[in-house]
Amino acid sequence: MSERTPAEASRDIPEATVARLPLYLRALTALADAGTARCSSEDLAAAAGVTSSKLRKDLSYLGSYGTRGVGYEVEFLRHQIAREIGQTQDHHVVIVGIGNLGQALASFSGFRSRGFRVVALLDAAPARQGDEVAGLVVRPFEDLAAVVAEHRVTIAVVATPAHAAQDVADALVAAGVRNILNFAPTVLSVPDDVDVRKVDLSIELQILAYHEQRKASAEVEEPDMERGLA
Amino acid sequence: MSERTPAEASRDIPEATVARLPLYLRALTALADAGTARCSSEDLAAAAGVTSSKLRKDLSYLGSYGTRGVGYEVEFLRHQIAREIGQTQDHHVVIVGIGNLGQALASFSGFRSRGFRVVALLDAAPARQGDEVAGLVVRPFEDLAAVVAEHRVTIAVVATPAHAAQDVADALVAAGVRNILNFAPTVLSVPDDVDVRKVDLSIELQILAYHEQRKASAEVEEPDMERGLA
DNA sequence: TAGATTGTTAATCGATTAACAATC
DNA sequence: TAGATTGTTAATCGATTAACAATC
Repeated sequence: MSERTPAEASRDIPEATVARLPLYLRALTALADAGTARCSSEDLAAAAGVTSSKLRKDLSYLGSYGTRGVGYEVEFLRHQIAREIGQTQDHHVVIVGIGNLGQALASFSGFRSRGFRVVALLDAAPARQGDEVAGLVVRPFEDLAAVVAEHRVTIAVVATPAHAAQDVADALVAAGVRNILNFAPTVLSVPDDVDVRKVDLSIELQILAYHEQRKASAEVEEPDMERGLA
Repeated sequence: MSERTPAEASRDIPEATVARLPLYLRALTALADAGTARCSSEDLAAAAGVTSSKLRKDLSYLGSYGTRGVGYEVEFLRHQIAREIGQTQDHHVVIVGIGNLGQALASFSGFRSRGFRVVALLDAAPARQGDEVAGLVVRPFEDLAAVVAEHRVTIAVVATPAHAAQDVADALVAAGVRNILNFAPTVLSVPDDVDVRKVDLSIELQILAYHEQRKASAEVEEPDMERGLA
């Protein structure tokens, strides 16, 4: 491992913390919008839905941006976190697979407001090409390399059927895209330097179903909490 | 804690394992479809995208369903996992908020094939009520309690704007729904016996953006991997 | 100063991993 | 039996939590 200059040191931040930083950013934005200038770790933790202990531990990886006995300046902390997670610059996104889900993602306003610009929609089906979705024309999948190069795409969203996803991923990697958000219910093989995050809707429901089953059977066994061990 | 009968013992399975069981189930289904009758932990792990060590550890929480020196019977193991996660029965789902995302979720075929039946679509906006989406008519949100009772709904999907999500969650809890999949970018407060899983599309992109930023700056610092420490 | 709240420490907990004895 | 592969153990790693010294 080579050393880093102190400026961009940003010592290794644990993955669990990285995953929560956007949550804090959102809570801070809400506080700022509400006109709050300063908050305690307790306030911010409540707004983000975590414990204050966890929040302070997370923030400690970024630096020392609060004031003991006082709290955090909302706008200042917001800016520090935004910088840390690269929110200060725009990211160009391509969506591949413009079915129901792809269309919904293309229309999703939450991306734009967080610095993500959807620059192209691609689909392999000629029937969909030429359609206009969310102000963009659906282009042939073959345009991928050109689109990536032209718009400096850094993130791709895969919303194709499972059987097409690996081929799409291979093409994305070949085109130089190293960050993929995968909605296709399949495992993608990619080189080590490519990050894949997976959103699997069925699996989320299956996890809930597992918990529901346990709750239901617990109720049958203990119809009355007062009963004790009889 | 009360004791459980051995039959439904299902000793506490770690959450991380629960989250992977659907992955194994999917991999086993694919193997069965391909006509494979038996597989090793190595085979199955590869198909599910995990290490064989992790797979065996996970399966050990369910019981001892393999044969040393031989491997696992695909169909038998598939059935055991399906039973464990409650896949053997249907779950009734209501979707609240029928915008772009809600429509896409309503049309998503992956739910149905895994035992999830979307029984109703609800939206507070009169303009959407009466629309037909994926073969269902969009009903007023006020119908919630009636729908839950009538169809024995156990899982709700919230796809409303953030500002409406907490009110929707409160109504769901009041109606007796104890499992919520939340797509609204907001923290939901619910009682302890209610499970909420969150899918946050912007946050997924933000996490990727963080990693992208680190990759990009690493390249600037080390333009040539061969250069060494100079 | 006294009261408040951060940043950090140390303990605990849960998840992952590698190795191998059990056993087909 | 010899070879293969599971199921389990023990070590390691990473994340969470509670407590409190530092300090505004």
